[in-house]
Amino acid sequence: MLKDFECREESYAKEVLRERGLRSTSQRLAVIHVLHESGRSLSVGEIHDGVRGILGGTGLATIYRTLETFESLGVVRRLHFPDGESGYAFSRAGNAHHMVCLACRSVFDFPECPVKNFDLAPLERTGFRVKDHFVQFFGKCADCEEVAS
Amino acid sequence: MLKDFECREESYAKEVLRERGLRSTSQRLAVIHVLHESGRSLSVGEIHDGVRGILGGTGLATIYRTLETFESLGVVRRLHFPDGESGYAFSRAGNAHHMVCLACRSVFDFPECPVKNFDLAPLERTGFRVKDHFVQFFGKCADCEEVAS
DNA sequence: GGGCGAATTGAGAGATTTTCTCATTTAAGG
DNA sequence: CCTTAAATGAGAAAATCTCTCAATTCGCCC
Repeated sequence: MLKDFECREESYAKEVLRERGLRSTSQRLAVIHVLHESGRSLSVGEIHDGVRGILGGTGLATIYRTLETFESLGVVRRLHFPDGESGYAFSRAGNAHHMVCLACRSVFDFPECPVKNFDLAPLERTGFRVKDHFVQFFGKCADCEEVAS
Repeated sequence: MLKDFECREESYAKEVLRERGLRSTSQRLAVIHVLHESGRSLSVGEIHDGVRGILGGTGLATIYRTLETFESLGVVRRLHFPDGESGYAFSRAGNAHHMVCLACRSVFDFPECPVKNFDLAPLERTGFRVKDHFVQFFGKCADCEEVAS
């Protein structure tokens, strides 16, 4: 059923799943499909609706489990918004950071990492050992900027 | 009652509240007190418990409302952890970013902004207009690093 | 292609978290 | 003090997330 929709992102997800000995179920692929197709950050409810639109009755618990699985694999990322909301977005390998439009929640890749060339030495001198970081940019995408003006 | 505990952070919070025409209630000051005293990122439940320890029966709704208010004032920030949890931390003026210990959730100020000197031009060339950003560092504080080794 | 075993899912109950309402209380200025 | 509007408390209600376990499905092997 999903054959017609299969895209590079789904193949990529399948590959990652296989590497970890996890199964490529239609539910999991549908989640990737919905996320990638939208190009936006989606709430759990939106993803659930989207998946049900493709597969029919899919359990909400499956959506939660799938998102958790994919997030641990780095295929999906959870984003947090200033208003307290959060959503999930597809994430290509190597793109740890994202730009998100505050108006339409479109997500854009952000290949360059601002922290990469940042001097952490002064911080680590305090004894704190930095292991990871989280960076997210907020703004307006070209379309939304245009509408507003 | 809170007089004995009053510290610079509470005075600062009072000041910010007054500037905005908001009231300095004992509940609001207790939230600041609990957050600052702990030096950690605290969950809503932990803050609620802490405030009740100072004031007695305080409504949970008040804690939520207070955190929302302070966050909008920039006095408190919500932090998100890789495990999906989130917490709130006191934030001095001008410190938009934080380092958080993954073990004990201690929060350290992070005065220098990695994004400040980052060249956004290549990104904005796509039409995306960056308006804000969110940066958080994760790691191990000196104490926890020591325990682990 | 069929069968096996283990991973995954569905459904709904249950737990947890967050919001809402409105009567009561309280801060702050006169 | 007094007044008035802001803020709180209490608990119901809504929303969100988790759990359980029987049923299903994937991936592997023949």
